[in-house]
Amino acid sequence: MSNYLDDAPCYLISTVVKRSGVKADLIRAWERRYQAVTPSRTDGGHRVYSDQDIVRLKLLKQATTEGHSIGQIAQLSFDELQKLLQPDQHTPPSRASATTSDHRYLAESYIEKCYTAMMVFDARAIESHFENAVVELGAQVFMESLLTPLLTRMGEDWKSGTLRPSHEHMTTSVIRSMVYILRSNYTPASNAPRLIISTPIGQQHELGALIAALIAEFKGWRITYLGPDLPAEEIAFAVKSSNANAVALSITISTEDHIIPKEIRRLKKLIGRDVTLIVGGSAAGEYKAVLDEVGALRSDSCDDFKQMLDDLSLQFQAPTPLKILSA
Amino acid sequence: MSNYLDDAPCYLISTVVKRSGVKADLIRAWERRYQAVTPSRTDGGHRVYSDQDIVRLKLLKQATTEGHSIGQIAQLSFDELQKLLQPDQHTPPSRASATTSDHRYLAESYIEKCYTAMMVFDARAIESHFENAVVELGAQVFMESLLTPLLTRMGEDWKSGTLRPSHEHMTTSVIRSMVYILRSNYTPASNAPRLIISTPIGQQHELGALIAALIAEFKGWRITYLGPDLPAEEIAFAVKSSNANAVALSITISTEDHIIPKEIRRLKKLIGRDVTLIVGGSAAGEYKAVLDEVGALRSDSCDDFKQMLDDLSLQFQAPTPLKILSA
DNA sequence: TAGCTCTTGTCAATGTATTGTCAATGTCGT
DNA sequence: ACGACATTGACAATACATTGACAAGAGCTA
Repeated sequence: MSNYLDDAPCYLISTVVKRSGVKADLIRAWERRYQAVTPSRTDGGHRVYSDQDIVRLKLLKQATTEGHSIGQIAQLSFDELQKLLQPDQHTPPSRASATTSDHRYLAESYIEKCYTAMMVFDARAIESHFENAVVELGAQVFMESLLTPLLTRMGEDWKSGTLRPSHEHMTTSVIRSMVYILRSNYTPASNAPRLIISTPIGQQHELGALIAALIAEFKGWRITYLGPDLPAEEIAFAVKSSNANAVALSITISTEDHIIPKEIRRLKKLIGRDVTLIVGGSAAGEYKAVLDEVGALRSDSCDDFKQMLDDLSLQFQAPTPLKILSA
Repeated sequence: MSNYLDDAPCYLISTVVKRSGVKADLIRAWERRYQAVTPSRTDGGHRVYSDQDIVRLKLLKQATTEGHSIGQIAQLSFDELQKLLQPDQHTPPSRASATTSDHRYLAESYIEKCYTAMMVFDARAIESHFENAVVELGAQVFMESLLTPLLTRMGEDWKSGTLRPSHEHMTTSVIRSMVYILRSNYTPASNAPRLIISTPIGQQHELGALIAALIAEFKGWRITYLGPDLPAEEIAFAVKSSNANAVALSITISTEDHIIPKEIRRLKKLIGRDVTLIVGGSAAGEYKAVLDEVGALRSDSCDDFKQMLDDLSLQFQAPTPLKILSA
């Protein structure tokens, strides 16, 4: 039918265990009892799995944890399995307010679902899961207990090679879309401080910047999100044009060259001392020297960033005394 | 209403309980006493239900809670049950449609507003203009009379240097968000063909790809939007993992080097001949030679692309004999 | 209205089926 | 040779089926 001259199936069972999350004994049991997957063999008899097999196992695992019987679904086709996991027609029982531990549990189950959907590139499903989660958890908890852990996990899997660039690309584009939904409930005051968000040139991972944008939205700032990978001039130009009060940059990968420090120096010079520069992200620590040199703020965590925003809010909004939460 | 072409009974009673809301003992009692449902059995004797059975049980449950006696309605057909529950219901769709010239005029005024907002980096304003326009013009007209011209104009100004990268970045991120809004009304069929959308490596402008995604959504395809700038392996991996039927690439800038032709050849080889490759965008014409060589389709315009999608739809949906509209 | 029957939802007791896990033993690959 | 893998068989914990029973109502009759 199809000529698989390409990446021939080449994963040993230990790899499959790591990627699919199904234990080795169980994988073999599923094969023995229901022919759930039919890996080829080496000359010596070791099982050899393909990418599709891994995806299939991930789907099966998700389906079983949702209560389906493995014996009944083991032989379903890829499409049928995916349909089984579609988060569409669903009658969620009326729910009283959940506790924190409930939240955590719910968030974890959502993370699993999202991960499974991500592996089969089902953007729709990810969106649906996100939507449901936002409704069920609330935007704040959604971000803290679902989105942040999810991205952390993605970062780890990225480093370990489990995750491919295409996964990250797709998930990024889904989350970008969601930013709109999440923040549409928050209408910042017309005198709220303005923040420009981007990543320096060479930094193409924008998930951290997106999170920052969401946090700042929740804090009531007026955000202009520029997307990733911009030179200092462009960022500075946007600052001037929009009369922004601050710039937030996300740096997640440390490069050996001196581009980043150079960009930061240039940017700071261009925007002037009246505009605050904040730098965050998992690799921001590497550039501590430059940041101190130019007087930029460095945020180590989400909470850190929130605190900074609050402090800056006071500073920039000083003319208008704060009357927040007086509704 | 119900396109249950797939009648693979695969639900054990616990699943049915969760989905229908009827307790297990009661389901069995209804079967024993009135043959309300007649599930098939596994070799071991466990009941196995289909989607129809679940729907039927839901209907029965609702009917009984409304006072009907189970003994009287248990044997009714699906249609009779539905009639029982919905005495009458009608939605008068009254819509005063504007003329085409109205549309064009409106769209132009919106384009002006958006351009102004873009120049001062007011993302919020662009969004609200877009939102208003979508409501006023409808999603289809919005895309054709507003979005496409706007992007065309942006492309021209980009070349002439009036527009800066930061403008394009911000507008891109706003439009990406809008994709979500626009398509949230469209729910593709579960057996719709799948399309992967991206741009080849080196092509960082994704507006064309976004438009393509929107068009394909409206045509009822299931879209996985990967974002821009991906190597052939990654795109191919997404194709394999998602079982996609086709790939659409947008190429807007012609580069002198031979990267693009090389990538296209590699991609085609990796995805195989069963997966269709479509290439569009303002610079697609430059690569006619390669596209013909590998048997890829080339689309010159939006209408062209639409036509292609329609043709391919027929081809890919062929295996499932079309019984649409046979309610 | 008391008494009777029929309907219907629920439950308990007992046995079978399914399924995740593990141990013992042998083989493969580097 | 050692770690990773395969095979087989077994076991315990759930989940399911069957049967029979029971109680709360509803409807009917005297």
